[in-house]
Amino acid sequence: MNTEIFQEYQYRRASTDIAESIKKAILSKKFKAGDKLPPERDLAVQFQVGRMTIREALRTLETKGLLAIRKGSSGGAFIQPAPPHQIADIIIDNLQLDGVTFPEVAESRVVLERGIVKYVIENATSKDLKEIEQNIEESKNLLVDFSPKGTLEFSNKSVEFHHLLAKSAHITPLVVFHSVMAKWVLQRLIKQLNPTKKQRLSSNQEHEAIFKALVKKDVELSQELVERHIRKVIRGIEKNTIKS
Amino acid sequence: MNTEIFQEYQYRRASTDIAESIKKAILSKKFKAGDKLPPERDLAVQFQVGRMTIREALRTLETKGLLAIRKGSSGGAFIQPAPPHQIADIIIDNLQLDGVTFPEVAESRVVLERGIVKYVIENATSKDLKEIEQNIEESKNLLVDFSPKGTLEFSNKSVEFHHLLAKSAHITPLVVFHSVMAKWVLQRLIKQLNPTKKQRLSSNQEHEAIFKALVKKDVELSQELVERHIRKVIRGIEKNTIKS
DNA sequence: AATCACTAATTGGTAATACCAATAAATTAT
DNA sequence: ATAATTTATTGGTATTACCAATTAGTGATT
Repeated sequence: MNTEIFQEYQYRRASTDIAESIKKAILSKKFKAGDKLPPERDLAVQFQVGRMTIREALRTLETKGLLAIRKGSSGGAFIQPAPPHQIADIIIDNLQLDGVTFPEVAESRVVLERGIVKYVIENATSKDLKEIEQNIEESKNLLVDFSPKGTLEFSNKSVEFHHLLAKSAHITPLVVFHSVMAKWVLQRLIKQLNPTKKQRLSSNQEHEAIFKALVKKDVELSQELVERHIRKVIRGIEKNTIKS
Repeated sequence: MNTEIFQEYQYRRASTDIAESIKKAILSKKFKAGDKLPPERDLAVQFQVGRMTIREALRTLETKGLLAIRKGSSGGAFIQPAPPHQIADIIIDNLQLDGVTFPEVAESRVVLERGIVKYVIENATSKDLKEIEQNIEESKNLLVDFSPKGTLEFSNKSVEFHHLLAKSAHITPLVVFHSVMAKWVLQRLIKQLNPTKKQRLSSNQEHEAIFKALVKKDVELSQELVERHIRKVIRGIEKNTIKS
């Protein structure tokens, strides 16, 4: 007898089914962002299960970044995309479990940013470009501020430059992936980068050169400059990190 | 009085703290893959909390892809990286919430695969190349099998070709990101692709051309061929999908 | 009338207990 | 030996009760 016509039995948790059911409703836009699900106690009645089962379902959806759960009066489970860093962290943890190495991340970043600049040239709005230009200017004003605060701000501006670049490509997946790689690197810095005046200056000049190439819509040059810049930064970082 | 010296109070769930504590232990290799955590009841005693709190902690770690939880005798919570598709699904759902569009995914894929072939040329082992070559051969044998089974197998082989390519780059993040984009596309096919003999033939020839360029270590050509191939496939798919 | 302090109501968070259900190991019957 | 049965382990679910954070309402005070 051919038993293959029967689907193999597969044990499933009730909470998993319920989570999937709610997830489906969310992704099919039956709720809009900001909407609130009924209270746990009500959902338990609706789904005819215990409150604990509902809680586990909601908890997984929260972890997956589809819900935000808040306590208190007018709290509840809100349809609300998770902050990007939450998803980034999940990816990073898994990459870590997979034993990813620094060079792999570095090369991935080169690939992504080379791609990104191409689309920046295609898709960036004048507002995007203005923001990038402003970032460069603000960095310039911090060039000689060697106070702890100034050092930190300069670093932040440098990181922000690349984020602005990614955002201006208007290709969502590339933004997400890029932010993951950037965050991976940041999380592994052991001592604060403390670039010399000379290093700050050249970093700033490189950003400016990239910007100019973008404005000129020179794809090849932009990509080349970005790659060189990233490799340079990465070499600097490697000296300040532990091996992963 | 300067109150900024006080950290702002931040309400945290007990389950969140416990999850973080366990996560830390996992990522710092205090457990090795395959190890099993103590039973929930024991953990509840260890952490001095109720069993439900432990369960929520474990559930989030499972969702994040760090644990696999199995029922029954000799079940439990095992340290075990989640199957890649689980993480991919989380990313995909979030991209979906962000309202990502097909063209964005398509372009991202181009960026990734252009990068991938470059590293395939650098890093692929002879075993990798053999697998790719074999995939092409197997596809060739299916060229004229128009049975439902043959059609399905041919599609699978085509998908596998790109996975093999990604794997052969030996850059983990690129593999992960690529698989996400590939899966996004697959999930949105409404009717099975049913390529004609001519389409199958040209697809197979393109794969072969890419392979030859890889073997010749011609980066530029490989990238060009891959991009053309992907764009062609994507055009074909676009006719078979609903707008997202 | 405006403000502050207090109270109450809403909703998630945690605890404790009991029992169900899947799985594998141990035991027994054949 | 082998097969069937039982038992032990461990997660899954239900119920109930209460704690805790947060907001809304309420009333007193100025």
